[in-house]
Amino acid sequence: MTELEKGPQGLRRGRGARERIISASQQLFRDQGINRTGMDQLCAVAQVSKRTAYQHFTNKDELVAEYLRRFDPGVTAGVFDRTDLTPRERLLAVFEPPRGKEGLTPLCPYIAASVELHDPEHPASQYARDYKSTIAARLADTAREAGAADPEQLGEQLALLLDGAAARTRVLNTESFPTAAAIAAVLIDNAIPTTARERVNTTVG
Amino acid sequence: MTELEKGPQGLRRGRGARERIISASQQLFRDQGINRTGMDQLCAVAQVSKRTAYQHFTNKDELVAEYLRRFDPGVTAGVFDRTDLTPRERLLAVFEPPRGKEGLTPLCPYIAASVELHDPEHPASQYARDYKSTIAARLADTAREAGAADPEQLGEQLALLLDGAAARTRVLNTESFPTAAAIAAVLIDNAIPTTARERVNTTVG
DNA sequence: CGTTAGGCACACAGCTCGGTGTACTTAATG
DNA sequence: CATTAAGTACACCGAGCTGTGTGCCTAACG
Repeated sequence: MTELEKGPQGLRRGRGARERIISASQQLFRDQGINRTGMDQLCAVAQVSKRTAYQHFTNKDELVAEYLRRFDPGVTAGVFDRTDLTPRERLLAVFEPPRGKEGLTPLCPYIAASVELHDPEHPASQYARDYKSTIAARLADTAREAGAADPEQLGEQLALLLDGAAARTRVLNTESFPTAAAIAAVLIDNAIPTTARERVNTTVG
Repeated sequence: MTELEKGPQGLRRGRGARERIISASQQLFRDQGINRTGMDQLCAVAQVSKRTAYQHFTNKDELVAEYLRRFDPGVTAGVFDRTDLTPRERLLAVFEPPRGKEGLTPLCPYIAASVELHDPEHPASQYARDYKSTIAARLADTAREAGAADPEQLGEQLALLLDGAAARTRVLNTESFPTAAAIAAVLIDNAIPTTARERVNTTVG
């Protein structure tokens, strides 16, 4: 433990290089964007030598893809597993903004990557596509559970609302998730036949 | 007219430099993104010398701002002035995708600029904000005309749908405006009291 | 015809970026 | 202790970027 923190010159932080790189990319890509974050700065923040970084990731592109893959293992996704909520409540809870500590909801990194990279063939863009499809599918599953007449349609609609809120929050610099939530409430109530809704209400409340 | 097309060496296209620069930026910034388009390439496409470009625009930033300002003086905006449609039809017509010749609707350049520039203080980002507010306001006006109970809310909601469709089309590489249009129809019918709706229907049809 | 504003070619400065080469040091494992 | 995997320091390359400096040209206008 003598020299765990610092070596004779500079950083010297030891074995966890890869994790530090990824966690630095989480911070920097989100705060500054991908294109505006150079590998030099990223390595400095990660306290990792550039050489090491390029032994873990052959490209910056590959790092970007891994950054997306390792993003958020359970913020939005976690809502779907909450058993304390009815399916309908779960669908609405998705629109509670992730709230980055304070201030506005940061732009969904999948949208940001797609726009910044500007290449649908980029591995990160492909992953973004997959992720968005997955979210829509999970929304559809929950919609089905809630008794929606056309669950796939409702899932796609709610996904669109999420993306709209994210994009609009970024452009306007104003929180837009409440607006999306209001729309979601309307859509959900419109999609669930009264019979099913009443059944749930009597079951839960 | 002898040497209007070409001079002794290279380009030599004459007086309309500024317009050519802007129109080249329309094409390139849309197709490649702002950050991935260098001034060299832009000048080559515009058939303008770099020196001339920098005499018209002190910065690339300033050019980007002007590019947004000069964008689309009437595609989406034009719908609002169509007197052959009822207010309700106008609100729905906004969701007819601009359809870039063929293929997907290109990402709204205001969103693209906000994300790419990544600086809310950038003049282009500020203009994007203004533009989005204006669109929402015009939607609200039309909503009021259509007899909506809460026109401002409906305007903001429809604006969110537009942005969601734009963002999602880009990320998924799949046209999302029809989904947005479907939501819009629900919201509009939900926001307009039956009395007002019937009045319009009997008047028009 | 002469003036001049607008445009041109071209080289280049200065910077940042992604990525590599080399030789060294440390920490864990057997 | 010896080996080896992981990391480090630092210089460097080539490319691309924004932005200038300089001198020349020519089309339009009075």
